[in-house]
Amino acid sequence: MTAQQVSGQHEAELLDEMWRHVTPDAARRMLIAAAHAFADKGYHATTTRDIASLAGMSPAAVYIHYRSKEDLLFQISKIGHELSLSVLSDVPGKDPVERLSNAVSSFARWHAEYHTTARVVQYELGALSPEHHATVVELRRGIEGRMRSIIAEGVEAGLFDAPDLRGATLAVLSLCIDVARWYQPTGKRTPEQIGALYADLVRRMLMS
Amino acid sequence: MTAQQVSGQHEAELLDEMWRHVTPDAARRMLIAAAHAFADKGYHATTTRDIASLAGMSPAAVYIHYRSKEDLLFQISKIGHELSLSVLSDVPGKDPVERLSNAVSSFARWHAEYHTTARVVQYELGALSPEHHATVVELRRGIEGRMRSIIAEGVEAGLFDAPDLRGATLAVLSLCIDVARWYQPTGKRTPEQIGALYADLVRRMLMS
DNA sequence: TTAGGATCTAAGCAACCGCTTAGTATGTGC
DNA sequence: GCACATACTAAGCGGTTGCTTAGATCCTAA
Repeated sequence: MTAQQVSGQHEAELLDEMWRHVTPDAARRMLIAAAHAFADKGYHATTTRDIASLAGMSPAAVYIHYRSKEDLLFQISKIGHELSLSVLSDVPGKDPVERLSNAVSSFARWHAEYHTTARVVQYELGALSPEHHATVVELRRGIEGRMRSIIAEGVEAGLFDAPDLRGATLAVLSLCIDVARWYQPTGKRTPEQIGALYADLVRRMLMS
Repeated sequence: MTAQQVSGQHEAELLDEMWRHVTPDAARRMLIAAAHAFADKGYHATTTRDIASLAGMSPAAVYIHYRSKEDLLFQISKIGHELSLSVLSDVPGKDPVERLSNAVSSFARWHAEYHTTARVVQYELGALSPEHHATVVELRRGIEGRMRSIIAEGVEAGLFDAPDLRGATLAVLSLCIDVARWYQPTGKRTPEQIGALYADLVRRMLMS
């Protein structure tokens, strides 16, 4: 077994872990298949036949567990947003500097490790129905709010220098999110290393 | 005329300016229509009928000037990459610090001002044919190389502290490119302000 | 044993896709 | 006036799309 195969297996395990509470089994397999296909080719370029075929089932089987192709996208987007939001909850750290480092490190690492889901989450928002889009936008507001409050703590403590708080928050989130675009499992940087590198860059970017 | 209409007209003028050397007139109108549609809905969700309709012509007229829908995407992607590459050419500045600030400021501002084209350039790479994709990847290598050499100059001069040169380059480019994803013309930050904010953040991120 | 729900497939429908064909208008050189 | 290239449109072709229908199979409980 090559290193790349090990890496591939590791990712498959991560995905299984990620969607573990989706039941029944066939529904979970279809979500995983859809997430891979959407990330690989984009939502609109993926057919329901692609998804069914990846999940090892007939095209009609999709509609036993999901209302529509868009419903599949919404489930992936919703769960994905909730997971990436949970990464920014109760971030440990004895002071704002440590808390920001941990937040950035975890958030950037998440976008590398779960880059497949993260790509769907970040780049297929526009394909959601207006109602589903609104649900997801609300989750995104939560993500921005949590990162902003971590930075704000540091500013109030006089540790960070960020005259434009919202601008700085935007830049930090943007930096982490964009990891999903360029990250490749075959690249030389591991998700942990990316998290460490980014935590350091952001610390220097904001510390006074 | 409202502020938003002025802004809209300003953007339309920028686009006309951007594609000014595309002839004949109908071919240029179609490129502009395609760029807007691709940025708005994505390449695969855009039909050739959408493009023709936006350009005020019949569906068949697309094929007078372009081989295929993918050819339209390639022209947009190629010209877009060349323009964003030219932004990083001959960056002025009396020292590496000033040069980096100018490079980041210009590059980030470009991704805000031309966010329509930039989105196509950044998010529809995968829809290109293998040959066209290779052409564009070559241009992207040039972009990365120019930013890296600017940072490297500062490191060699002892002004920047970047133990991981390629990692730092990746982060800086990533930060600027992601502006195209979140930028909204109706937002409160102008492209110039974003450029200034980002130049400052990156300077602090890299200076020793 | 068997009724009944849940889960799946084979087949196919209406709509839409990228692109082509055949033919029409327009302008230009001679 | 006429031949001819360019630029366009109306119509439509073969193939694909998301999704539905009708029916087969399986599991479970009485």
